Amino acid sequence: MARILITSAIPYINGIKHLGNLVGSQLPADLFARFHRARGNEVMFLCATDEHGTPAELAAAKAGKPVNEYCAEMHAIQADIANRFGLSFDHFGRSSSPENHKLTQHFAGVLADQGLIAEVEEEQVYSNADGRYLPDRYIEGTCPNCGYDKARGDQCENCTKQLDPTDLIEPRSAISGSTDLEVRKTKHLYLRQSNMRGQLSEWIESKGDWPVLTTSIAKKWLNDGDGLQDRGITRDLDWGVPVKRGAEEWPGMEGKVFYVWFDAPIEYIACAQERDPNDWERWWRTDKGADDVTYFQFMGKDNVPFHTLSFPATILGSGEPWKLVDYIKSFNYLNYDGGQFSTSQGRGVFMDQALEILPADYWRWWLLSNAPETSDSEFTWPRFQEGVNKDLADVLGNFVSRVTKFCRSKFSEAVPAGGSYGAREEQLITDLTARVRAYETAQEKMEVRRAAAELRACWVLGNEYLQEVAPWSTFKEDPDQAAAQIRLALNLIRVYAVLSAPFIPTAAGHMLSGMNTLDMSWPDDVAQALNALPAGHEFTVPEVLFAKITDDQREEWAARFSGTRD
RNA sequence: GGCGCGGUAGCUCAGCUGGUUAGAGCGCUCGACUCAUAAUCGAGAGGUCGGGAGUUCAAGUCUCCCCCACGCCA
Repeated sequence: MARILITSAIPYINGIKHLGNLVGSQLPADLFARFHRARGNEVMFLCATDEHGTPAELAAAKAGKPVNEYCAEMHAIQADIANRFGLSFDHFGRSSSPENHKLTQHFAGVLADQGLIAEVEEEQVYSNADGRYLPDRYIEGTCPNCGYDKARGDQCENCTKQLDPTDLIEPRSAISGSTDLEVRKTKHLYLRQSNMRGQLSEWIESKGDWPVLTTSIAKKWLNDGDGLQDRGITRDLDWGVPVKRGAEEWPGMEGKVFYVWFDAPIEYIACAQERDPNDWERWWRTDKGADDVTYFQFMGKDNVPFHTLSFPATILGSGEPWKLVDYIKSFNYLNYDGGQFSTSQGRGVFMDQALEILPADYWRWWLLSNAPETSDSEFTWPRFQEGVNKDLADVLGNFVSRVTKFCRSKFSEAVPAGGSYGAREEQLITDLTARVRAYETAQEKMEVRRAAAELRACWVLGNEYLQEVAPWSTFKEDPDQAAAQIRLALNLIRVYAVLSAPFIPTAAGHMLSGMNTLDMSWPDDVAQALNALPAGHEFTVPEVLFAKITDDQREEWAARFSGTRD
């Protein structure tokens, strides 16, 4: 039994995620986790909310709540939606947890001991009215280049010129509008990633089986310009992990917190501690049982640099025996109807809205079978309708209907006895075995679209078989023959439920309960699996598994989600 | 501007280290069936693999140049 550690990029706290976020990390990670559990492997699937930083503070202020309260509420909301989407996390943690505070401080301490932390004095803009330092992008003013009056401190959106906050004419706080700003000197910690460039480069180069997307992004950051740059890991904020050197105070760093990108990935480890303080080391410490763990990370391409460089720099730089990632599966972006999904602009379909209009399985199937693996892909309502109706309603759902209803009308709601399997049935077993093996391979390699295609091909085999042997015809001359054919077809339903569960867990559950069985054993031996339900085994005709999306619905939803949220 | 990923049938995409008549799903046309959510099954039409040059006995698959789309960064 293999031991599989899986983490999905942790979603930011300030709002409900859209379908693009979902398909880029959590959903394929869940598919992988469910598949491995179904195969009998031991899985630890972790995710959490990423809670620190300025956007969280501002969102809380906007909601009129203390930031810790706001985060607690949003965490509960995200956890609920994830649950309703069938995301089977073993634990859904919080980067603001005490465990993560302690562990983040620990890592900073050991990195400092290893000489990998530098203290750097720099200038930051302070807003007296807001009583806080302002990140560059929260400073607005007039662009010295083009005169645009809403240029941000990092870049002018009008002329795209890169700026320093001090370049702006009449700078003001984007939060309060106050012009009472001053430049203050402040000291920050930097992670000396540049010192680890050789080690990281060697490590990346050794990963020939990673997606091109993953390695190409990593190599670009390693080799571009002057090579890998050191990065600041602290900020002048209130909301975050207080800067400490292990358990000790860090002289000169009072009142500062670690920057989110530093503490967020550490939450992967802390998350396991939150789940069970006595049962996490065998997943994360190679000196305490994690040496036989294979660790997979799932994320969108925007997160690749942190997972290929920054977090590994933290792990490797610590000099301690932490489990390092073995495989990084990254995804491109899912676009929405000609443009990008956008959280800030409220553009697209968000997870809560999706569940308001259709059950999770519809979304899971379409998103996964169209996952943006090799390039960006696009969600459009006609494509969604077409894919879901054809695959789920016509090919799979209708198969279950036609088989169970035929059996009920010609025999009874029990697996019929009589007849025997012949050459055509042997052929089906051979064909299905080949497809199941191909499906397993695709799942193991995290080829998501390929896995969906192979699964669908398994469903099609059932329809082909039925069409060819035509039990509705054989029943007239040889009811025993028809009984054998339907017995096989009923068993196919159970096998389909087992195979399909990683993609569509709810519908798979309905199929199993309809077939009145708890037998979820994987069809390692297809011939044997097709005898799981013996003659006489009672079942009930399930409700229609997937109602089709009508043209009216499609148009209504397309109109409803054409603008922006709120 | 630099870099990255793409540009393959009407649509969405597969095509690993170059090798017989370039594949799938959907859509379309025709046919079969009538158990089923007007579902299913079969057959067929449809592509000078973005453009050009080159390497090779042989290129969608390698090299160079160009064009287009998208993204990232400065």
